[in-house]
Amino acid sequence: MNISERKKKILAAVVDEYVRTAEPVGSKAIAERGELHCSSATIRNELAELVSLGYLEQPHTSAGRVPTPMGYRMYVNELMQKQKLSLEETEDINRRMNQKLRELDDTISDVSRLASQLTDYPALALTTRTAVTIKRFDIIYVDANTFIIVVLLSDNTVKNKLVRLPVSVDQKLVQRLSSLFNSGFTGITEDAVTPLLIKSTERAADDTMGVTSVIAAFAIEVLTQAAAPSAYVSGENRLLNQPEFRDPDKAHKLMGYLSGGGYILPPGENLNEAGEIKVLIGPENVAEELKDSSVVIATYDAGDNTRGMIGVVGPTRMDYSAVAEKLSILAAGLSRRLGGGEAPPEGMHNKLIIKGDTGHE
Amino acid sequence: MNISERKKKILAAVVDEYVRTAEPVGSKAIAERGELHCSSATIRNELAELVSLGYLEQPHTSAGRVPTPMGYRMYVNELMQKQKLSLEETEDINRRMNQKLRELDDTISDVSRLASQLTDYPALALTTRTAVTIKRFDIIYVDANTFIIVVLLSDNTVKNKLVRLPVSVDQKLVQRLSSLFNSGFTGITEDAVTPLLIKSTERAADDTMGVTSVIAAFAIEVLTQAAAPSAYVSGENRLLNQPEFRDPDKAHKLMGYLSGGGYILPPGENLNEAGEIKVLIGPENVAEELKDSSVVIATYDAGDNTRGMIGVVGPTRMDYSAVAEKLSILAAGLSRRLGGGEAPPEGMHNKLIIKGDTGHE
DNA sequence: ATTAGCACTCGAAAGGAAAGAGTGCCAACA
DNA sequence: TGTTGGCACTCTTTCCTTTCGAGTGCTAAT
Repeated sequence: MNISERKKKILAAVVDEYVRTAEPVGSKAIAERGELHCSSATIRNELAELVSLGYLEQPHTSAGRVPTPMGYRMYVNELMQKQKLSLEETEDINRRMNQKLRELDDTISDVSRLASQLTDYPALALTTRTAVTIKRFDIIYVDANTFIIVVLLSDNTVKNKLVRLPVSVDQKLVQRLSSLFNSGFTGITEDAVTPLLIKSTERAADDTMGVTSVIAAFAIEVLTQAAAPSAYVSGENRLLNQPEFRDPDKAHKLMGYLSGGGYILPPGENLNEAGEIKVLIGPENVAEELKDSSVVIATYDAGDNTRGMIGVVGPTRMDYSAVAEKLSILAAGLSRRLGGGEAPPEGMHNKLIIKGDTGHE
Repeated sequence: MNISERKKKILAAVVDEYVRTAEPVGSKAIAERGELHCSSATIRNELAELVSLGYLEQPHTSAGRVPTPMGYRMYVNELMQKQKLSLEETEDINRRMNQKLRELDDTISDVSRLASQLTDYPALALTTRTAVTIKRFDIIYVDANTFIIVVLLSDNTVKNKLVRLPVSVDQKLVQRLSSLFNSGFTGITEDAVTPLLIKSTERAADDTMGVTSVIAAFAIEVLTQAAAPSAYVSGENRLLNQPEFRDPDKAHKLMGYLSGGGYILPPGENLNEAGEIKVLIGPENVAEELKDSSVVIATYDAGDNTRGMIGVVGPTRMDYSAVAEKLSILAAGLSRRLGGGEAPPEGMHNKLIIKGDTGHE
């Protein structure tokens, strides 16, 4: 579907203006911007056509125009001018990110918080870990009743647990178990941890006190937990900044959905390539609760063939280009930190490739 | 200040009714409850006196009465009938708590989430760790570029970090460092980790690659982080359920304060004894943002002479007794899990001792 | 000391008029 | 054929007025 250059300019102006003011925008307001060199009457005609084409709509007969999801889609795909953050801003973001570099889980939730701060929208971060295995298994003997299990996972995170037993355990037994687990339980996924495997380990270790099953239970817990995607939501309260969520019921519904860790991506849909940005506008979302909100998602590379996503949620009237740019920087930073070998030079970040629905239903 | 039995009953009735309906309560409504055997006119007289005593107030001349903070204080201190949860409810709470028993940090945030669910108010949890030391130091050699630092702290939490170096390191060196740190860095607090100590460890280990300082940095980070109080906030969005926060600006302000980890307790004020409940009503709070909200706080014993608190925030019109009871169960459960040796029998929980301001300014 | 009765007050809800923003359309114009 | 000014029309928003009712305070009777 091709529309004239001028219509595109007008559509872009409507979106820009509406994003800024949250009020339906009228023909006069557009004419006064001075970009189009024509009168408000001309623009009125064009607006009427944009409405009948489905890009805009009128809340009521004598109001200004508001973009439809299809209008936003067009804007995101073609019209939006990629907002370039200034060098200082980019560096500021990177600096703030650098201050947080602990363990994976922490990093992710910190970055989600950062994303929310930067964009002033609620942000969420998901890790989708696939097929995690244990790379290494250690048991540290502390005293007769206490030992620490330390597990290194294939995604290079480390999990541990302090175990205190009501009975005394021989240091030798712990050492035997440590090496048995290290050979028997590494490189396998959760479903390979069978009762049979546990039994045979127990027998091999000559364990009569049931220590083996405690350790095996931890292995299972770790593998299960690591394989499950985890979600972090930050800054739900920023939703209340948006005029479209001044209705507490509406805000509450969406916030509840978000902090419940609701699904964002359409079920079957895969994450993008790292570095790409996905935009889901209003009804393009599957979740009922998101039907009149938009979601911008950046994918990062978490190494080990794993990807995660970081995104923000806001009204359809969202500053897509600013948000996309900021998320892109954050995702690039995460990829750099978590991802595989090659570390792109600081300050660089991935190209802004925007992907999403086509907008035609 | 003594007031008649009947006034107390009437005050209690006003609070109960107002908590339930969030509407100013009139004389007729109280008369119809049937507890006081007198007419609405009599109650009107009493109400007028309660107003002039400062326990109640009128939003405007011809409205019903609403409790003042002083009224709530009287209610909490003397009138409120300790709500006894049914056995099933208590057991349900304990069961749900039992499902979460991982590491300290997780437990706390899970319990905070649980508190929010149970009470339908935003909940927060604070740990105040004091003088944490390292109890044991282990370094696990993984390969020439990689090792894992595992640290057991005096509060029985375990912290770990995976270190990847750009240079190869000798396994012998790692072993030397492991035992040096285990003897030199245990039992000391953060400020005892001096550059001198690090230097001498480095020399003793014959470390020319700077590995020592990496490990020392982790030790410092762990000690700092463990000594810093951490706060978790859950369910901010539940605030929007309360009619007094239907104004999005009000809600936003408070939610922002909460998720910013704002202080709750008056600066100098100590936590209660474990098992006690503290109630801060409206202006009794120090933070400006909390001046017309109430906070209920339960203290738990985190073992090792450390206490933490778990609390909820809501409008002054809060169901104090139900909230206090639920928090009490949660705090007791936490004490049982985290606290020192003796484990009180399941299902039991600490007495409900309520403490707080006296309400006289 | 308690109660019934009644006039009074004040806010919330409902109705209605006026204002204003923006449109749609027509006729004139380049 | 595309553009423009003009103007009547529509529909919301805002403000004002009115009405309604809950609840009070006071007084007089018990």
